[in-house]
Amino acid sequence: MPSFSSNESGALAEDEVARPSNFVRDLIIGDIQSGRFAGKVHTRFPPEPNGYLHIGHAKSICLNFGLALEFGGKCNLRFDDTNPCKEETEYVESIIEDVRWLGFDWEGRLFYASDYFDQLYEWAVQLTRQGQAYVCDLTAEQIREYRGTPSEPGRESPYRNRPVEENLNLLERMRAGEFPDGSRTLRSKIDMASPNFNMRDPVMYRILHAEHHRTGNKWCIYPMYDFAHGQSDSIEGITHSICTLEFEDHRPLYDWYLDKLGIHHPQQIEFDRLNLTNTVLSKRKLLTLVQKGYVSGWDDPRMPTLSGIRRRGYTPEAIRRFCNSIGVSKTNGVIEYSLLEHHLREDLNKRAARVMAVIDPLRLVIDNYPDDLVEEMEAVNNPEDAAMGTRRVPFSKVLLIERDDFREDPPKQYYRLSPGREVRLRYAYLVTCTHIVKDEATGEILEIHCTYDPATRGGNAPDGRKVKSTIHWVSASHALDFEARLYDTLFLDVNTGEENEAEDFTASLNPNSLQVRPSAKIEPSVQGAAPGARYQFERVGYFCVDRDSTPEKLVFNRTVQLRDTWAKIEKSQKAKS
RNA sequence: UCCCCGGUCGUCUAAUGGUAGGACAGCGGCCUUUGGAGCCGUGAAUCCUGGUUCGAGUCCAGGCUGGGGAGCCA
Repeated sequence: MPSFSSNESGALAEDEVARPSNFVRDLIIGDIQSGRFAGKVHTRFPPEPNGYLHIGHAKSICLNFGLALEFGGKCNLRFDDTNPCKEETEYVESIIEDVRWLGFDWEGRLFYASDYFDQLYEWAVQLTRQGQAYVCDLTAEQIREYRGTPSEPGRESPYRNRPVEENLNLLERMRAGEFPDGSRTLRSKIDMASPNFNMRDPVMYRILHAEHHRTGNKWCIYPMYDFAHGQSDSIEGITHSICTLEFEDHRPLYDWYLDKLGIHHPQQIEFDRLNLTNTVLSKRKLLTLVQKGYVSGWDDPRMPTLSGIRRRGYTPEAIRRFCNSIGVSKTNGVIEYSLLEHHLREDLNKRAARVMAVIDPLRLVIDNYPDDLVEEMEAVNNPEDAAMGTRRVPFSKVLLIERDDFREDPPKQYYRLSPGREVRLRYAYLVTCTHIVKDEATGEILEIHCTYDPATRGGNAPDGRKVKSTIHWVSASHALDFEARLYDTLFLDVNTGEENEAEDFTASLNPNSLQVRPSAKIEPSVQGAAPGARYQFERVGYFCVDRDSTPEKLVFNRTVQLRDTWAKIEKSQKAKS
């Protein structure tokens, strides 16, 4: 049975490399043409290993690796691990796996800011020697007070004019571990009156007697991100340091360090981070969802993490195409989730094998069909791709159909089964509903009875009569049981907005983001499907085998629904009445 | 309050002083053994006010408005 599993990332298609115009790309093209950086392009993706990657990171990954690919350059993977208190190896591993799964290759250029701790320290000494850095004994709170406010300049630290030798001595002793956490910092001597807070003598090094995930206990002072990032890019020979908007105000500081140090100076370019409707893309909020148990983990299929949407059944191709389609700018916007789903369906439609599965089964008995007869009906695996072939699906007297495919009292424009109406059973026969059996007490429909027309095998009537609808089915005695996990958006609010920090963002969590259907039925051809295998359940949606699935108990995740025209009609009918 | 960056269809984005275009979403239709897919069509935008110019979404000025910024986080 053809299907495709979760491990299909690989070479990018031709058309993925040719990108639409965006301002970052334009700037790079300008640099290539002017011969800046000798016409080279070298980017990097620099995550902090303090959480799992999400779809927002995918945008940055696709941008950085994509630009390198397009212009014959390189892209590094570098972990900005300057804060030992928040970073863990678990995150490093997941990030590596996710970038690879997305389909990108850093060709062995895997680096860590912590690789540069010695160099960074030397540079700190150099700036100190140059009189451009000093050891400050102010407490964190005092530093904040001295920093001033947006409208008033800050005040200079009383330690600002310590002699160079004293600074050098103190810095060395900070490194040697003579002082407790928080007792001193190394600061840049820039301008306490700058309207840009980043230039008001920013901290370069802090004392942190903490074990680092890579350097262990070698250091008890750690560079601030601001003192590490620009230089790390410089060391790696990065030409274009692409980062998000919130670092725009930091650029003058990075420039200052690079200039005072007299080292290679990359061009920083800031772009807008991705926002998506009906979800959250902030590490803090995602962490909260995991830690407070709102989801089952970082890879819960409802999470916007790469591990989550991978488990959900999203493909790397769809994510890449999505990222390339959303554009890159400096506008703070929100992308509608439907755009992501569009690219997903477009990809899955071409590749996913079709199969028939019934999520909410309703018995259908064909009264005039022989009791013991079983026929094998031929079904196409993918109408979009003849090469995927056909399969045989068992058909018998007692079938299971989707409960939603029958209405005792059909509304206008409802073409599916109802009393007296004839419909087609996909790849099988035309059947006409004769009567139904209900539970006397509850009124629940227990069984549909039909007659079939033996002359319509395969689905066509020799007399040329047409039916308005085709429905899917499984043979009750041949179908496999499975658990269907139906997902909806994690949040009800379209815009989960980061604005109301005081407000509890979990208030708009969708209580129905996961619905489990434990007694769904599927045709036997999927027997033995491996976790990650993707299918289209005809007329229902795209599904993939979850990693919880076992030979005894199949579990499928609904990746995304098929577009549902009837649901739309029904909705507008309800809105009118 | 001070600094920085933005503002083009519902949403995202293109137009680099010269016909405001595309995608998604919406709506209408065609086709269909998936109410899927596909195809065709359609409505829909330059924040405001001035200025420069033969010509302004684009340049200038002022305003309005959104985002970011006072971590020993990144």
